Amino acid sequence: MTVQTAAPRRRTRIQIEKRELILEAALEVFSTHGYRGATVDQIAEAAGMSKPNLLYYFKGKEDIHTTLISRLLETWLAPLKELDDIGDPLTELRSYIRRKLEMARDYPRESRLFANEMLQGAPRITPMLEGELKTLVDEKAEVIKGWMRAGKVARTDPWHLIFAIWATTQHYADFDVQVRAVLGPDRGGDGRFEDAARMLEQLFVDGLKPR
Amino acid sequence: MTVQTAAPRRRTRIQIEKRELILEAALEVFSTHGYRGATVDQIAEAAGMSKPNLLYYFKGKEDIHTTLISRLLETWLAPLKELDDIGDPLTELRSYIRRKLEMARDYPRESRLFANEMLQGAPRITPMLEGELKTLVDEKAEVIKGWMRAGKVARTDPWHLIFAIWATTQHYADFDVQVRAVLGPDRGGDGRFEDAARMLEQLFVDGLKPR
DNA sequence: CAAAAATTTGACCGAATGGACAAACGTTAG
DNA sequence: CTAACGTTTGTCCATTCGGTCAAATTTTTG
Repeated sequence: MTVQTAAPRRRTRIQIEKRELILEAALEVFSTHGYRGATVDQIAEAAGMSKPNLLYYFKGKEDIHTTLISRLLETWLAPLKELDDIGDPLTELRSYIRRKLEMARDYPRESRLFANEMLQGAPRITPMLEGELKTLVDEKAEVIKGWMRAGKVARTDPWHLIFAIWATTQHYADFDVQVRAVLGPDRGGDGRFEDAARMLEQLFVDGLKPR
Repeated sequence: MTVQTAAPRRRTRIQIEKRELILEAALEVFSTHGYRGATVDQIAEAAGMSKPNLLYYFKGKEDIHTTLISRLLETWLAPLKELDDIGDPLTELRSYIRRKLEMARDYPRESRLFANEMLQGAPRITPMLEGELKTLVDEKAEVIKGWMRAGKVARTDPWHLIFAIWATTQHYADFDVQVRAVLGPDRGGDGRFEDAARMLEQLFVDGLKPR
């Protein structure tokens, strides 16, 4: 006998599906127009429902955005978490770069949503940056430092090295228009990610070979 | 006798000053909130004047933004224009990186304004990207290719190399919050630019040494 | 100084936006 | 079948926003 107490309502099948649909639509809209630039009507239309219907599933615009952002961070931190102490350091770094570049290619909207938030001064996620993110980066910086002490990697600042990897890879999602415009119609096609991968792997691996 | 013909009104001293004041305020507001996120009232207040007064100097919000952006591109292209064929290639690249990093430090608002525009798909400046910018980058890519042919620089894709320099340097303006959060109160101070410069110069110079 | 030109602002307007609400419509368990 | 619950939408509202206008004030010029 399951007694339905007053407090925590259960989530319906439809609710789960529709919330997912809304978040997908919201990602599309928020990532291209930013938080203020996006309108609830736009999101509702992209999700194929009326605005009041959307507001039945989320408390409001902010609620949608918050939900999206907190999910995003999980996805975003995943590749760095995989950076492991086992295996050849330079190989490990190379595959990290490759993973990040693949994410920029396959999930550009997530990258842009994140970038938008950063540009605005991260009003909604500063705590997470100073907490989870900082902890993880500090931890991985320590791993890299170990590699340097062992003479496997050239000595340099591990934190700024991580920044450099983030910057160069996310650039292909965040500045996609610019990349395409500069490369032109010929070289700006799908091949650009392969070219970028080659260049970046060479740069980082050669640049970090111990000497 | 100067006959005042009907067409091109002259620009007053006050007009020049006030327009400058407005653009300065607009840069502040647009760069942190994006185009849609910024309001004319905000800009007017930041410029210390009433909204109608501001609209006396500019046709409207879009006009202010357009003026700002076209000025910006000039400033933005300047360092790359200086990348010259004379002198040692690696030294030349090193000082380009240093200049770009100094710009990220001294003009972060300009960088963010630009990034905002890119994230939104560059609706207002795509022509300039495909024109001026592409031409300049193609030209400099050719210079770098020359260095590679001469065996002065390791062979790699010059366009993506330029992207990598842009990405890593502008990162310190665009993702400033993140950088500070991760570095923490101790290492996130003014010294971060020096640390970044050291890391980046090492990375690019060692990564591009011919082998 | 006074007329003309330039500058400034309070008040106002229409459109867009985030959100509330009650009524209508579907679905499902007993 | 029907009552209860879940879902959907048309309509409405308060606020915000970009922009206008005429009147008031200040600056420039002859």
